[in-house]
Amino acid sequence: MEAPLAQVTDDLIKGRELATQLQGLLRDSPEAGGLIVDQILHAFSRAIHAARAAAAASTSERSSDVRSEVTDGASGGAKRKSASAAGGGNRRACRRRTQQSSVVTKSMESLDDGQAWRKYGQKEIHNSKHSRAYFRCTHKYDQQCAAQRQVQRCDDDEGMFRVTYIGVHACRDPAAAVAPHLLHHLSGAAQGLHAGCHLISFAPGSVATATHGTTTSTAMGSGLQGIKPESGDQEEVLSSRTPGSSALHSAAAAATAPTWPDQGDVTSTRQYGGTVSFGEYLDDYASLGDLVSYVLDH
DNA sequence: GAGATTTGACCCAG
DNA sequence: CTGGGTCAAATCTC
Repeated sequence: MEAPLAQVTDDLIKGRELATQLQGLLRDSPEAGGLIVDQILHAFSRAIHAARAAAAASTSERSSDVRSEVTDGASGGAKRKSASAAGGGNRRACRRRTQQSSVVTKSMESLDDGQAWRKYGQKEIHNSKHSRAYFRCTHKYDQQCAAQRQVQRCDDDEGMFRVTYIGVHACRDPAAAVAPHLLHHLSGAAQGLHAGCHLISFAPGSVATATHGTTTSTAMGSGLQGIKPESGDQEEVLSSRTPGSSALHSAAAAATAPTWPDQGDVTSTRQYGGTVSFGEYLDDYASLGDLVSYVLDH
């Protein structure tokens, strides 16, 4: 496990350096940036690979709590058992806890992560002052998107929310997929968009509205393709957001529900435009920097 | 009327 | 048995 970790560290450091270079390069010569991008993707892809190896090797490793903690589903907050429970009959459509492919817990001030969520439950939590709200991706059914998130207000810091992202977005709605696509791009693209990449949907917690006109369909495209194509593959890059429906609709809800932000955020407004400029892309690499720093520090 | 939210009940895992 | 995750009917909003 040391070798993989060393590998991770090396690659992440390298990635960070390259990203820095790229940032400078892009100001002057966008073409040269392409090469650096390849190297970055390669470095990150190797790092991710190594990280998985390390994670598989070591079961216990969790810092008390930094800004965000990343777990590898297998050990993450999931309680699971043999799940032979199905034998119990067909009660209510086999109510089993979702198997978590990836789990990320973040502390955020804003619940708006630019993705479309639908609330499906809320629970009082033992030993917690605040209840926990459960969200699933709006496209859970129409696009078999398994992404979920849980939101709970921090007990100690009322202004903060503890947001747990479970699973990754498989949907291809730009509104819901942009954030994850950043990471998908990082590793998915780098790894040839191969399956199984349990990438964490790193919703940029603090992203300001990122809408631009600059069309980099390359970046966008690879990102979207990185998202596992489920059913109905290559239709147009859909816009399941029919005007006036869900997103906008809930945006209004968000505005009019001052109580517990959750209610308003049930399906959060989308903040990303249909296209993202490369510069903005870089900004999100910066949030990846958090992860990099975190890994490097441990 | 469609889609989202609320909320009590159900079910599973520890 | 209990706590927590999910379901689904009722309700709400646009």
